[in-house]
Amino acid sequence: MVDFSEVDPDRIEPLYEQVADALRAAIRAGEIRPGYRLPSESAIVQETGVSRLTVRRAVQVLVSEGLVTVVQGRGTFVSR
Amino acid sequence: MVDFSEVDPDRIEPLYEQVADALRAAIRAGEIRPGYRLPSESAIVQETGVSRLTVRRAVQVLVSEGLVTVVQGRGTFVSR
DNA sequence: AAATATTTGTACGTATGTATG
DNA sequence: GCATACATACGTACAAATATT
Repeated sequence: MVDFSEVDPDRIEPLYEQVADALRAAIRAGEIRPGYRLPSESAIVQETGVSRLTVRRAVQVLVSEGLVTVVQGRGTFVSR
Repeated sequence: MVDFSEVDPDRIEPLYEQVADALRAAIRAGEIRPGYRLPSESAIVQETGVSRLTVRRAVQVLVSEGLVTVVQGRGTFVSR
């Protein structure tokens, strides 16, 4: 679903921004539609190799943009 | 300046909120005026006994409220 | 000008708690 | 009860920007 292939610690952009970019791109491309769940934090950790802290910071960016909503115990969802 | 005496891990409120509350109270009381610096992160760590991560989360809360502005290498300042 | 200190920024790991399925 | 998923919180290390000596 989400293409994390460009996430690379050797790039100058902070990792949390790179992860946020990948998630944002997937949402904008309609790969994850409004109301649907993003991959879980631990899934993103596994797919990207970054830490959970970094994933959470990336998600926070999307929350502040109003793109997603986080629900404890359930997941992170694309805003309608 | 800032009264952190009520910051206590045994209270139910998350520590980062407790720290944010103390900073917000000091600002609202005029103990730190607009344009002036808050205590540094490490100073708050020493005064409260919480981790720097927790201090930074507290500051983020105030940033999101528009109460303070953070400048790398300089400090955190009360918004004018 | 240069080195050092201070302060915030990024990022890792680990542990435990809370809410939901 | 158990598994999954997010929440809080500790520690550590190094980088980047700024201020000081």
